[in-house]
Amino acid sequence: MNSKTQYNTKQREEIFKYLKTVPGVHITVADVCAYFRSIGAPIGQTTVYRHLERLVNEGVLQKYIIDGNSPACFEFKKPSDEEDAAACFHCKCEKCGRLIHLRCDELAIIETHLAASHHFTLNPLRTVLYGVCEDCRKTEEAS
Amino acid sequence: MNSKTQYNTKQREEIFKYLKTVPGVHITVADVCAYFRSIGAPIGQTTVYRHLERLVNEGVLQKYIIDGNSPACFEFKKPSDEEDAAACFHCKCEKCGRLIHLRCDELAIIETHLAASHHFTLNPLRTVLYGVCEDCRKTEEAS
DNA sequence: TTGCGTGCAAAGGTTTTGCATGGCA
DNA sequence: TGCCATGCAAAACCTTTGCACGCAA
Repeated sequence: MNSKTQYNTKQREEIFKYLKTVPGVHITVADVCAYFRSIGAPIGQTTVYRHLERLVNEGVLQKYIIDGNSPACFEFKKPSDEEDAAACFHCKCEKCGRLIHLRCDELAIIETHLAASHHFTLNPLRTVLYGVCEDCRKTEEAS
Repeated sequence: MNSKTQYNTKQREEIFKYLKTVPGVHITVADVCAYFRSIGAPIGQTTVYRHLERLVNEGVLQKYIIDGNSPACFEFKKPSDEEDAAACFHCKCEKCGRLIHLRCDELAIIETHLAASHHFTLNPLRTVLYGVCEDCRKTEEAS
């Protein structure tokens, strides 16, 4: 799949190094650009887009599309996450916009069920569950 | 909630009437515009956007954001769908892009589980499950 | 007559593409 | 030297907003 040769450029290395410092955190292309600008070594946004896309294809990075208008979120996957990935889900609160990590084996059941009964191979890494978080639900009830 | 007065305009009625002819089908704003253009009675896209948004708020229409770059999908909800809505999920194939309806009570379990164990109120109407459909998986295996 | 509805045009925001330049191997 | 990488600028794309005009009640 990766038949194309690829050089080890400074930018590629720097981006990768930065991502490793923020595992499990959701960042956007703009965040990455802002970081490198802040340390006085700006990287063009086109380059950032291209590298993040490549890293997603390489399976090192996970991409989440939260909603149509806001920018896409990326998240660095630690190697140790590999086995837990199937049981890790993301929940997005429609009220406050918070993105919640959910580590739950029970949820893995639906993956099995989808495969067995519906012949659909779920990709939990790409899937975002929408709903309302605890805090917002309380606020809602209070009003 | 709907304190604002609203007129019964020709466009509003026509859009609503059209949507009722395609229940359970995923359509985009562009689709709606194209349809009315094709029958020689074009409706401005701004108007379509506004009406679809209103219908979503009224609970008549369901909006799905499939991925960041492609346009949002809308789907007309038949009144009879109301009770089934909680058990209706959408699956998006990452390979062929197909959007699949899934009517399954088993899946409703995760809704209960999320609420009970994680205090997260799932919105199944907004949630899209990503993965690979049967046909594409077969093709993958064959190669 | 009042004020919402309409739709053209333009803006807004994210992502992609064109292209000349730069840097790795 | 050859070829990929870079990054500025501009395009492409979906969606929202401004505004003047139209139309329902």
